[in-house]
Amino acid sequence: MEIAKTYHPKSTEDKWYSYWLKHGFFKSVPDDREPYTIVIPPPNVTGVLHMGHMLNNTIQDVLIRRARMMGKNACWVPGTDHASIATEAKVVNMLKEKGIKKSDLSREEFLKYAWEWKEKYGGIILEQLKKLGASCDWDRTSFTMDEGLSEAVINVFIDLYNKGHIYRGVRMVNWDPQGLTAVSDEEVIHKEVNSRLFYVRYQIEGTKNEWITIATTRPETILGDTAVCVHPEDERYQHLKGKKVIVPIVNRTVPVIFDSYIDRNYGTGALKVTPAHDINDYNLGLKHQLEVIDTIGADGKMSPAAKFYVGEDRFAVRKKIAKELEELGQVVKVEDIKNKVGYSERTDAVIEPKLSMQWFLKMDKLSGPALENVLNGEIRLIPDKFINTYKHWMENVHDWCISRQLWWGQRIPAWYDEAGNCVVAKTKEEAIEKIKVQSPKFKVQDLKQDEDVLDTWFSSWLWPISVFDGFRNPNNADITYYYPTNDLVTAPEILFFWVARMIIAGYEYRGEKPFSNVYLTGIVRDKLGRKMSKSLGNSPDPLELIEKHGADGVRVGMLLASPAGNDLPFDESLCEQGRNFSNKIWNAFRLIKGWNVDNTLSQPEASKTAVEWFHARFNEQLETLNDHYAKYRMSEALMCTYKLVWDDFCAWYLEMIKPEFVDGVSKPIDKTTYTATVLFFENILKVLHPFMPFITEELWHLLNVRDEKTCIIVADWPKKVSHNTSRLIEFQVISELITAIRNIRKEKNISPKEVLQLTIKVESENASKHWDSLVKKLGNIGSINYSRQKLENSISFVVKQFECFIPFSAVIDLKAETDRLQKELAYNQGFLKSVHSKLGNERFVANAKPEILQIERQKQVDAEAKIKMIESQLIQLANS
RNA sequence: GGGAGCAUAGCUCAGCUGGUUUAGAGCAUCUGCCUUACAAGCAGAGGGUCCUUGGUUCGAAUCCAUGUGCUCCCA
Repeated sequence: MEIAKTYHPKSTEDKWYSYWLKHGFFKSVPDDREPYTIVIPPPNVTGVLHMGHMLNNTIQDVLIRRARMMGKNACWVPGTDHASIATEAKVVNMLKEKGIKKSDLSREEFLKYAWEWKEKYGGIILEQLKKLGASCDWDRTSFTMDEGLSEAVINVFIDLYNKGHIYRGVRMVNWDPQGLTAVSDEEVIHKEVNSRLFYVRYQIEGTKNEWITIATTRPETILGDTAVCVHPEDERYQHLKGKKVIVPIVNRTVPVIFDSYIDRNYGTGALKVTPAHDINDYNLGLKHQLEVIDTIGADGKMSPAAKFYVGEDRFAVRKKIAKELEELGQVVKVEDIKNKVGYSERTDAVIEPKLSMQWFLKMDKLSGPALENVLNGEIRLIPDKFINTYKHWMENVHDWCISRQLWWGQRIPAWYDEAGNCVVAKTKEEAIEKIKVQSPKFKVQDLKQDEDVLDTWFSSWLWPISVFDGFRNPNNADITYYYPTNDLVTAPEILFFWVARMIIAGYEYRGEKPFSNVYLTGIVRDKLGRKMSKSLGNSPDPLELIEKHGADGVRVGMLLASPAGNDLPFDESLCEQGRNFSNKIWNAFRLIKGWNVDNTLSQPEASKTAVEWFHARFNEQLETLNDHYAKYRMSEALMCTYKLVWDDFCAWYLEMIKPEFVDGVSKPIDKTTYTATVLFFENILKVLHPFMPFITEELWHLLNVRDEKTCIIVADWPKKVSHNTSRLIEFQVISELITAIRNIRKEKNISPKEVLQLTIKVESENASKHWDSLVKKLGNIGSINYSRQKLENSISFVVKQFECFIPFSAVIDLKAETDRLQKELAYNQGFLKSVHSKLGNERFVANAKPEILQIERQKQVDAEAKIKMIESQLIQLANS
């Protein structure tokens, strides 16, 4: 069979993915094995795969595949969330293109369109994950608006309401005038922008020409001013105690209030107070019992309460009012400044602080166990540097605004009568029963349900429980088996509004954590350090990357530079490196597969040594690799595997055992070595599998004929077996020796094909010859002599404590050789000096631990010996 | 304004409770090779004021303080 010279991922990826699906390898049902569970952070149903998903899901797949190979019952639950704001926006746009206005539709009609949209496009991102190789149990795919999950949301709302954790209240919320909804603090992005700071003077009431100057970036809010505030200790304004001022344009008389909240150095130290349109002003208003005038409507236009410019947009009005104030002579000066303005994460509209009636969840009591169990290590954050941030947030937690002025989502189960009485109940019927008790005179047929839906996070915080139907059916087999889940892989950005809340829900509803470890990935950035985003257009299309470099190559590329919690400066060359690695593995396979096995051949000495060494090396590295996994050091686990495969297996081991070529034909290989090598290669494939599932499955089957269920995806993870560790230490010397020989060939321009003779100076002539055959093979050495004498007329070099000689066979460059030795001498002398200075220090000798002292003494002896050797070589060179 | 984190080779990062060398890896760079698995490769090489300045210590990339620069979170 002809094997292609390079690896072509395309021909294998789809084949194996459908094979795995067909044989149900991703499926999990409870049994008596230990479970290993991950719930996917549900991507937005509107989403398409971006680099962040790629990183995140690659890590989850690596973890789940390794757990599966470790013999655990691995279950990765996939799904999507309904993303109320984003989805509703998509549907509204789609309708707009069809010429339909949302306002012309009933709620039911709109939802019908929304569900149609979801059915059509909602699965795209999950299909894309399959291309990446994600081994999710697709039969368990969940959606936050599935019947069971929705019911859980409603039941939890009612339960928390009954427990007194949910209340309705007027609050200053972050209003998105474009999305026409309140958004949470976490969904507001503060950006630095260029603004103009207007200094506007207000006349003091009852004076002809006395003024106070305030500074504002939002002159349009002047219409809603109900006070001017100054610092109680500000010398400039002491005379204004008890006075009133006149707000320009509206000519309203408002009090001057005094509060130490004021920053005396900002602007003029006098602040206009607009309680309806600024959170700080609102709080001042509460404290000083100020009137609240809501001058900006839900759509961002001036409301009738503003009296002026009614119906005009807030930004247009800003310009007009600035002009009008100018004309009135009220503007003292205008400064260009930079300030931070909040934008909606979803619509990018400027957030308008707005008073409105919303539903809130009290967080103070509920969050207790969630804080405690992260601090005491019951739930681990990886890396743990995020504990500080988590702690800070949980200790200063705000109540959670859970209502959204949308239709797409779970409708709030609250019902109102005409008088505005409110009851919370699952159905209208239950609500009627309740309200009869509350206000007996009421006509029940007029009961209206709350128009708003719940925040999407109010669904996804229940995810680790609701995907296993743990609310409706709290003792079912799935939830008892899979919960608590093991690892959660997510981005630090949603540590609070998702992770923390899941922990809260976990303790509230299961009395137990939802997961044991939270692995926080970095943010994928471009070369310039900018976050990859659709709006910047700086994100490569993940599917194109897969097309170009193969899914395995992209997975390797993503993981190469992503230690936990660190940002990942993504560069396509990383995927190229991954692709090259695939090719390397492919070619190692080609080499092995190309050999003819001769059963009559006995195993050469060199191969025997090689097999023993690689066996030891593999087991040593396996232990390191397992340790990296245990510490969630994914990049390092990959790099460890990468070097084991490329350096140890391909560059060293295969070269050691490779049969000779004679007359253009490879000689056959002996059976013992071949069998050992195939086993090694299988183990190599196994440790590679979590990172590179496709190529490993392909080679697994090309290497041997297997029955249809014997796949690498379910193969056993290699177990560590005992090995000869002293061979590993010896090999360090041997590899250095071989490198030194190659170096000499290179420096002296000696062809690799020319056979050299090697002499090693030893104390005793019966030194171990264990490695001789290997050194001969890899160094192309004819014979190795062990001698107590130096070899005259030779090139000499030092490897560890051994002095080695190769007879002159060609003209050598005396000067270059002298320079090289001088350099080495200088290094060793410098080194010896540093050792001497330690040992010469009485206090070091007195204070250092004995083993440290021993090491330093050994260093001294070694360095002195080495210096002596080099010096004598230099003398010899000078004389020749 | 408050809090947190980071700073080590051109880039991305290791370097754990101070002492295993005068600090490592991958990529990139440079030199030489198309040597029958692989040029998506092989064999080598160069490259560091461990951000600054102090301090603790016999000994500091590592601990402490200060300054500088960057990032994130909260307001």
